[in-house]
Amino acid sequence: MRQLLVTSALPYANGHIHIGHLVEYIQTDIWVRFQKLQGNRCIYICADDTHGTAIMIRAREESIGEEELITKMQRSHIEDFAGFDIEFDNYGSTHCSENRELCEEIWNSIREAGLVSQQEVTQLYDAEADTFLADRFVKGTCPKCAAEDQYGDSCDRCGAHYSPVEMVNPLSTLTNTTPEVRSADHLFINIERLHGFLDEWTRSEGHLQPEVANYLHGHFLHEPLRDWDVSRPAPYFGFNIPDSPDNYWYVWFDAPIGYMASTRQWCDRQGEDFNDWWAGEQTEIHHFIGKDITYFHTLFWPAMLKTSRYQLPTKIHIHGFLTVDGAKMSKTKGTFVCASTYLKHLDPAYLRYYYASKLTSRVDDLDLNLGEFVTRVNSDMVGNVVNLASRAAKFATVGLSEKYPDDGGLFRQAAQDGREIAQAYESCDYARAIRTILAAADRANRFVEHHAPWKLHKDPEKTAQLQDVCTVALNLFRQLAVYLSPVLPRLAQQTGELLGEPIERWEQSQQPLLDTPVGKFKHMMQRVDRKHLEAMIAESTEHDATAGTAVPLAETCSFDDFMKVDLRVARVAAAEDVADAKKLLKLTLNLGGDEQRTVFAGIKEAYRPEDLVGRLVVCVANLAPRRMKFGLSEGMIVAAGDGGKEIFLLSPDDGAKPGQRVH
RNA sequence: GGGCCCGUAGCUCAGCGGUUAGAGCAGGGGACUCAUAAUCCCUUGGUCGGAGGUUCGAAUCCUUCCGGGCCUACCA
Repeated sequence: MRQLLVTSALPYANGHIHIGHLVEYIQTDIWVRFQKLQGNRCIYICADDTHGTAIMIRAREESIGEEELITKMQRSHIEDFAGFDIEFDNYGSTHCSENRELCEEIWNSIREAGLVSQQEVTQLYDAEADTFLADRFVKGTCPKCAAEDQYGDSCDRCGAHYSPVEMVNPLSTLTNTTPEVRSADHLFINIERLHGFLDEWTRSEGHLQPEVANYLHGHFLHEPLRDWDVSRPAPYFGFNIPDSPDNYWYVWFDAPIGYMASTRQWCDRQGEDFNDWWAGEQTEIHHFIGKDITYFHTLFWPAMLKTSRYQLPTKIHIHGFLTVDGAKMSKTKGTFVCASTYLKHLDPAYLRYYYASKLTSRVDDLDLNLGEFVTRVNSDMVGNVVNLASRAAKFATVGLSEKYPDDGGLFRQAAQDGREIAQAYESCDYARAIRTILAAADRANRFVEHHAPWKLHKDPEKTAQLQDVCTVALNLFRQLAVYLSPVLPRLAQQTGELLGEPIERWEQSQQPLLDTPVGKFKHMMQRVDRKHLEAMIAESTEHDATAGTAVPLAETCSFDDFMKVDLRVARVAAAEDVADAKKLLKLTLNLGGDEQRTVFAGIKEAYRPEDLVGRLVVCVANLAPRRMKFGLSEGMIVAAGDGGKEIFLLSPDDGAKPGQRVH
C-alpha cells in the first residue's frame, strides 16, 4: 500500500473560486479519489493563501481587518469546493500558528546554511497609503516610448522592460498620488548555491513532466540563478521575520510551507506523526499546480525543503490554464464564471466530467467549449453511460441472477480494461480513461440492443432470459460506475444504492454482483439544459457601466494644461504594415494643406491598413517626435481601449476637415 | 532578442518508425422503440501546416520555414 500526500495550490484569499481554479481542484480530487479507491493511504491537503500586499489593500478597501477578510474568504472557498464534491482531508490557512512555527524552523535552517544575505532595494513608496508599491500598483508613462498609462514593469506599447523607479510621472494606483523613491534592506536567499542540486533534481526521472524540465533548463538553469528576495518591509500582512523584526516573509516564502502547516493540523487531529508524512521516504508527496507558479514549486520549494532536510516532492503535476471558447475568461463575455454562480445553474457533475474528458498529463491549456460541453455531457455521459442503467433497471424487478450469464466475454473484457484505465488515472491522463470507459459503454449498449429486453419482457416464458440480460447490463453499468467514481462520486453512490452494495473499492469492477435485489430506479442525472447554461453566462456578464469605472481618474488638470495638447483632425493618406513590428502600423496623416506627418501607431492587432486609408482620425499634433526602431514618429493618434484587439480609434463626425483643431 | 509547447477530418482529440491514418461529436441515409428526443447499423469527410533530409519504410526521427499559444525572473 502506498502512502500519498497530495496538494493543490493554495487559492489566494483575495478572490472567489472560479471555473478556472476548478480545473486544478477537480483534477486533484479525481486523482485522490482514485488513489483511495485503489486502497492506497492518501490524504488531500490544501489551505488558503492569505498573506501579501493585495490582502492588506483589499482589507483596507473594505474597511475590515485582514483577519476578518481572510476568515470570510476561507469560509466561502470551503463552501465552493464542497459544492463541487472536492473533498479535502484538511483545509487550513497560511495564517496559523503551525505555519508560523514551520516558517521559522525552515528559515533558521536556511540561515544556518549561510544562504541569507542582506541587500538594499530601491522601490517606489506611496506615502499616503504608507506602503511600498509592487509593480502592478504603479502606473505611469513609459520611459522608452512615452506611452501613457503603463504598468510599472513593462510597456504594452513598445514592450520595453524597466523598473518602476525609471518611469516618467509614476502614479500609485492605490491613492492616485505620486510615489516617492525609497530604499529598504531586503533579505535574499542565495539559491545559486543549490544550482547543482536543482539541476539534478529537475532532470531526474519522474519529478516533472518532460516539457517542464526542458523549460527550466532552457530558461533558468542554463545560467546562474539570481538571489531570491524573500522579505518585504513593513507594512505588510504576513509573518514577521524573528531575526529581522522590521521585515516580513514574502508571501511566496510562507505559502508552500502552508502545505506542511495544513498537514500538521490534520496530523494533530488524527493522532498522526507529522514526520511520518514530511520527513520520511515512505510518503510520496504530489503537488498539483498551474503553470503560472512553476518557478516557485520547481526551484524555490525543492531548495527550501532540501536545505531544511525535509522530504522532497515525488512529483509536481502541472496543468495549463482554462480558456472558454478559445479565449481567456472574460467578465464582459460572461465567461468568468464563479463557482457559486455555476452551482446556481448547473450540476457540478457536468464540469467534473467535462474536465476529466479533456485533461491529459501535459501542460496544455484546457478549452471549455460551451457547445462541446453540452454535447459531451448529454451524448457521452448521460446518453451513453447513465442511460444504460435507465434502460435495464426497469426490467430487473426480480433482482440479479444467481449465476453470471454468458455475455460473450463483455464483463471480462471490461474488467481487463481496468488496468489501462487505472494507469491512465495514475498518470493524470483522464481523457484516455474516459475514452476507454466510453468504448466499454458502447459495447454494453450494443449488448442490450442485441438482446432486446423489451421483447423478452412481453413474453412470460422468457422471464429467466430477461433476468439474465438485465444482470449483464446492470453489471456492465456497475463496472462503469466504479471506473467513473473518481470523477462522478454521486453517480457511484446512486449505483451502490440501486444495487444494494456501496462502491468503495476498485476491485468491485472485477467481480460481478449476483443474486441480489435491484432497487427502484430513479434518474441519476439530468441532461444539460442549454437555457441553464445561457442563464449562467448571462449572470456572469459584467456590463460596461461597472467595467468602465475600474480605472481611477487622473489628477485634475487646468484648462491651460489641457490647451498645451494640440489635437488636430487628420486624414489617413496612407497606411502600411511594418513587417517586423508586432504592434505598429506606419501611417501618413494629412493635417490640412500640405502638412503631412508620419506616425507609427500601435494598432496593428486591431486595424487593417487598407481599412484606415481615407478615414479621419484625431492626432496629437505637437507631441515631441520620437525615434523608433522603424523610423521617426511625428505624433500620435488617439484611441480608447486596453490595447491588443481592444483598440478603438476616435474620429470626428461628418463635416470635420483635416487640420481643424479639437478642443 | 531568448526559451518552452503545439499545428492530424467542420469541432475536440487519439495514433508518436512498419499492414489501405483512427475515435467521439457534427453532416447524410436507415433501423428500433426498453430508455433521459435515447440506442443500434450504414455512410460522407483528411495531399497528418509547407519544404527538404535520415530510413527498405515517416503523421511518427532530424533540419528549416510558416502559423498559433505561453513564459522571459523583486507579479516566475
